[in-house]
Amino acid sequence: MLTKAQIESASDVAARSLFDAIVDQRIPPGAPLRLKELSEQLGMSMMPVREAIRRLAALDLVEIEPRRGARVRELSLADLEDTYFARLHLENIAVWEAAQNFTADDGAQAAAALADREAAQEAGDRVAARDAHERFHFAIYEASQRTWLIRSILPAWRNSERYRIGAMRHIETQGTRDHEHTQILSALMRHDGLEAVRWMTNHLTSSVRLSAQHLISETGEADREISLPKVAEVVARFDIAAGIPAEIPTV
Amino acid sequence: MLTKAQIESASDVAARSLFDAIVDQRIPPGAPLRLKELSEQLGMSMMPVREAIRRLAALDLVEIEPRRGARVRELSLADLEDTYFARLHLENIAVWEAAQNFTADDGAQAAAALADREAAQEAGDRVAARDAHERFHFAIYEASQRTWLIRSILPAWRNSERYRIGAMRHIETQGTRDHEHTQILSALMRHDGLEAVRWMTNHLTSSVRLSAQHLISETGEADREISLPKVAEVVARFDIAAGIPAEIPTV
DNA sequence: TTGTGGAGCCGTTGATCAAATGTCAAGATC
DNA sequence: GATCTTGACATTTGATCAACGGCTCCACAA
Repeated sequence: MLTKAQIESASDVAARSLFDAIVDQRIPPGAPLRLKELSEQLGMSMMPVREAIRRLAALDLVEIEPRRGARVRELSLADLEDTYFARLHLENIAVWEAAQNFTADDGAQAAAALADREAAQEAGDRVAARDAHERFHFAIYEASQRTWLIRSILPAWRNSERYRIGAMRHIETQGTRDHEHTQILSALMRHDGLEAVRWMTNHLTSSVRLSAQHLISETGEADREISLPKVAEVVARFDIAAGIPAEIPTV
Repeated sequence: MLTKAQIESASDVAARSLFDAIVDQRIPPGAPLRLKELSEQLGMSMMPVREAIRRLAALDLVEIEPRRGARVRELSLADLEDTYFARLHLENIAVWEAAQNFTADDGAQAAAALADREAAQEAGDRVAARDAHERFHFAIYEASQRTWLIRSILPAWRNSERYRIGAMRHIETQGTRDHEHTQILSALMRHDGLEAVRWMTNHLTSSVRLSAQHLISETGEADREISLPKVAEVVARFDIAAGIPAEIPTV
């Protein structure tokens, strides 16, 4: 069986290239995105590049000033904190919902993505590893079958990649990450929503800590405690929600 | 003090016109969006229209098939349910967070939007009323100061407008809606997060019920119970979260 | 039922228009 | 005389336009 031949439009190529370049900081925060310059580098006209920039702006990775062009959004501890606040809430809801109706097929897809990720990691292919990582997480979220919730997750996810990639490049904590991934997946396969939420929260919390450390070391921004919901608090929410009997009358 | 002269680009005009037309069903669900046709109607070339369509596609109001053009997404009970599931979770989190640091200025802005809405309603200006309604809700959400969370809300919000506008056009339940709005606002001014969440949940729950009724009556889709979190369940989550002492150790 | 031709439409291009900024010299101010 | 302000001009860059090329779909014929 052949998969449908995916023809990639010029603007698809541009969007992907720009996203990679921004995440890898080949285009650093604050840098202007000149249409002419980029279109020459990518070997296409200005319009597909323009469209790609608008797409990234829809994800809020770049800022557009009318008639003045676009520039890459700056990174900051406040933005990092804000991003992970959203991710903690949104992705835990998705995980919680996913636990209810997690199928063997969902599990297989997630496991395959995890395997791809490790293979790419071995091969030193960072882009492929990042791609597989995203596939793993979203395979889980899609099991929730809450389409609009999943759509809401993507912008914050993509933004967090900007912080995560740099932080993960050097530091060797891959073992811990892999373990967290496996624990989330196995909890879901057991339909144990609470345990899945617990591990997801740990996963995100440790991610944000590493990212913050890295950011502080790079920019010299003042070190401070990041204010995020505590693991126990997050877990407690879902715990109590599960205990509410259905027959409680709505107000 | 003069506010900066806001020049509206051609694609801004196109995006707004198209959004209004889709919400009002002047362009019905499933209808194709032909670049040439629209550009002639709007008196501009195809390119700004094309960009406007891509913007609406980013909000998932229209679907783009490569080389085949765009069409307005169909409405369905499942999509409505899904949309409000996301809204219930996301907007309640925002309201809860807003309650903590709600300022008098936040209150003033929200109250002004409410007043605008009633004035527009009197004048029979549906577009202005819709606009003011959106300003009211987002004035509240912005008080949470959780930027990425707020951004995540917008797509689902805009999608729900497609269902809500039709449902609200004929039915006269404006009194109830106004009361709910006022209650949400006054709870926030008292920093009573739990009460604000309770009223917000009621507000959304009654919205989705009306929208579902209207949709069923229009499309003849089979009537069925919509599955959404119960008010008590939603409220309980925040109730318990508030009770978790900060010193509980993170896992 | 299957292959072919033509019409319609989107994606892309290169050119044009217009806004915004930088430059620089003349004049005002101290 | 040195410094700052002002205004015209040139340059850069984004926004828009009109036309081309290629893909998709439908009708029609074998």
